Order: sequence, then C-alpha cells, then structure tokens
Amino acid sequence: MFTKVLVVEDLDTVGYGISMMMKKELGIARVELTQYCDEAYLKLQKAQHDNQPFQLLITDLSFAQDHRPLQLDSGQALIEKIRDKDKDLPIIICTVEENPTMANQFIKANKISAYVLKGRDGLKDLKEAIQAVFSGHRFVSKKIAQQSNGQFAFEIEDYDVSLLLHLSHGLSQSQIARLFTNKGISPSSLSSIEKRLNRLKDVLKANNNVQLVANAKDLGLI
Amino acid sequence: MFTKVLVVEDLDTVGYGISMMMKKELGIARVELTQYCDEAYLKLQKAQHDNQPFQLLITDLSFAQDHRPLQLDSGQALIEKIRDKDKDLPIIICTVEENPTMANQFIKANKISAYVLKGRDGLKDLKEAIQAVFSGHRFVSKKIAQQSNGQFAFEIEDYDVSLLLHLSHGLSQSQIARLFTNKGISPSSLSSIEKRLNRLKDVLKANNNVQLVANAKDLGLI
DNA sequence: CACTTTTTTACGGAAAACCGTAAAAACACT
DNA sequence: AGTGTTTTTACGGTTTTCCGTAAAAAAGTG
Repeated sequence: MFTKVLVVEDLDTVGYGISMMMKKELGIARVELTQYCDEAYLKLQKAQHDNQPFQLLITDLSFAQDHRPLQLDSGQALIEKIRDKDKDLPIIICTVEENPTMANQFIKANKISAYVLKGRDGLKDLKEAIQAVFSGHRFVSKKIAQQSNGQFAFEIEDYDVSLLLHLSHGLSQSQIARLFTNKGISPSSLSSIEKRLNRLKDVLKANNNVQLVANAKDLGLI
Repeated sequence: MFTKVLVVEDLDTVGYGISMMMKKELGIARVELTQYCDEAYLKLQKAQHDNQPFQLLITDLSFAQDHRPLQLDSGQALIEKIRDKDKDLPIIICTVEENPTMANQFIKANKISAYVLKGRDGLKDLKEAIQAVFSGHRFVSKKIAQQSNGQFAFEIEDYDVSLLLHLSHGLSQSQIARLFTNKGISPSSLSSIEKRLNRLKDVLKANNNVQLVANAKDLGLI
C-alpha cells in the first residue's frame, strides 16, 4: 500500500474523516492534509526536492473562498499545474460535484486515476479507489459512471453558462447582446441570444428566463 | 461532557470525521451514526424507550436522494418531528448551507441550540459548539452570525417565499395572481404581486425577476 | 466553384414585465 | 361614527421578453 499521501480538502470535517480512514483502515503511515491548493503544490514540490515524494494525491474540486489571495483556486487548476511537470503522480478526485463530463475528460487524458463521488458511500468508494489505484487500475464512482454512458454528457458549453450568469446578475437580454458585441464574443446579436436561451429552455425544461436560471442554479450550472 | 450522541449525516466521509473527532478529542464514549433521517428518528425513540436516551443530536440539513422511500427527507423535517414530542433534546445543525434566515428562526424558536457551518473550520466550530451547548449556551458559526445581522431575515415571510417559488417554477405574475385568487390567498391581485416583488427586489438588490430568484436561491430562501 | 447546410442576424407582433399614479378597501384609533 | 393610516386593487404607458418567420452570413461538401 501507499505510505505517503497528500490530501487537499477545504472542509476540515471531510479532511479529518478521509485521513483517519486512510490511517486506520488502510494503514497508511503518512497522510498529510492541506486546505489550500497553493499549499498543496508547494508541499508536493518540497517533498520531491527532499527526495521523499508523495505517492498519491487526493483532492477536492471546489474550494470555498477565503481571506487569502490564491493562485490556484480549484482542484482542476491544481491538477493542470501538477501535470505540467509531473505526469506520473497518481491523482484521485474526491468531490460532491456530479460532473461526468470532466470525469471522463480527465480520466481519458490520463490526468487522473480515479473520480470519487462524496455520496452516502463516498468513504467506502474512496477506499476502493485507493486500493484500485495502488494496483494500477482506474476507479470511477458508480453514479458518475452511469451518467457518463447515458449521453447526459451535457450539450451546454461555456457560452451558455456565461449567458445564464449574466441573466442571473440582472442583465437584460439586450444588455448582454451589447456586452458581447463590445467584448467581441460571438454570437452577440439579440436574436442569437434569444435563440440560445430558447435552446436552453428546451434542454432545462423551463418556460421563461426566470425558471431557466432557477433550474440552472439547481443543477449547479451557475 | 455528553456521553451519548447521535449524528445524522448522509455523506460518510463527513460522518466519519465528525464521530472520530468527538470520540478522540471530546472523549464522548457513545457516538452513533446514521445516514437517514427516518432511521435517526427511530433510534431516538428506541433509546428513549430503553431509558438510555441520547443527550445530543447533530444533524445535517440536506440529504441526497436514494433508492429508499423516505418520510423525513431533510434535517428540517426531522427537527420538526422531534420537537412535536420532545422539547428538550439539544440539537445542533451542521451543514454547508449558508442560510441565516432559518438559522435565526430555529435559534429564536428554541428549536436548535447551535448552527454550525461546514467550512474550512467546520470541525473546530463543531467542537466549540458542542462544548457551548453542553454548558447550556448557544452557538452560531461566525459567517452565519455576520449575515444574520443583515436585517432582511425578518422582512421576508411565507407569502414572499411562496411567491418566489412559483416564479422559479416558471409561472408568470398573472398566473400567480389567478392561482392566489382561486386559493383565496391574499393579496392576490396582479398589482399587489408586482408591489410585493418590487419590495423583494429592493431588499434582495435585484433588477428584475430573473435576478430576484437567482439571489433568493443564493440565500437559500428557496 | 456551385451547392447545401448550419449559424447568425433581422424584424414584427403578442404577451409579460416593469413603473408610475391613484382609487378603493381594510384597519386602527378615538 | 369619523378620521387618518395602511393595504389592496386598478389602470395606463413603456420596456422587455417571448415566439414566429425569414434573410444574410458562414461553414461544410463534392
């Protein structure tokens, strides 16, 4: 089994639970814990430099903001940064976010070894995942794996999200049109924006803009 | 210190962390853990019946859905049910939801003793909260307490919430007016609904209905 | 290039939201 | 009952959303 692992998790309740499980149930001697991505990256570098590198990284995706100014504000950013230099360190994502799209992408691009969903059996899943990764395998929590097959792979891109965000911030459709025109974002006409919103209303089963942003918020899209 | 505590938490990572902390750092001998509100209620009843009642309940607010059919689908429901019979059991809410409104209401109505936010220092807060509650005091996490000062907690009543809910479900203002008229809810005229929404827009700093429901969702009002 | 297909834009009319002002009704108080 | 206050309702005008249809532009194809 691994003997030196780094856990990146902002919620201390969760971090405590995870590291305790690893020590008690998997017998991992050195479990280090940090609540910030920046700090995690520094720890990894230092360990490398000291010739005592970590053998596994377990990280959350989203992190609550803080007083501290941060370079790396998400698990995603942390992973990208690590992969710039180190292609081999096994990484496990452990998150509440049901995001099959990015799970797929990251697994396929060999950027992560496992995607664990913090559900009712999150800890059990994580234990399995660690064992699988140690044996050189991949692991994806059931719920995510199911969704990945079902083509729920969303047809919603960044453009749509930004549209929804602006709406939720109180901008009118025409204001957004002007904004996009100025910023050189295309499509930018009022018509196109209406059309895009109609498609979104279709996908998210909404009658009007109000319900649209409500549903988008429920799905965690914005 | 308490000697017998029940923890209701669907995410096993969190539940594990909390119960470990309580055993190790607070020396609480009996920490029982359940992932379902229904089961929690049964456990409380059984313990009472066996003359070995729990001295403290720690519960989450939101619970992921499951295959199981549930009577009590939220921490809120669980608390209400408990308070029907038992007014004395100390209850601590421990959640990620930043909902100062309900924190206030529940604290004021004497329904809970503490509201702990699962943030970076959630576990630390929880420890403090348990100690405070044991000494007969209340406890509310800093972030929530700060927001509670924001005065709107009081100016928003059930009528407003139902208004916002209907909006978020895609009803137009006139549809809501008709609905309220039929149901005999007053005020029910389109004008009054507009007026009420304008007040809400003022309080929640929104330009239009879209931003209004977005903000209401952010605040956990709906 | 000529052609089809898709994407973006334009426009017009109906519905709804938005924003005043003001009357009517309900309430409170003496 | 009479007065003042608050709440509810009514209504008109303007803006924005909503929902078609259709032209213009861009992209894809043989």
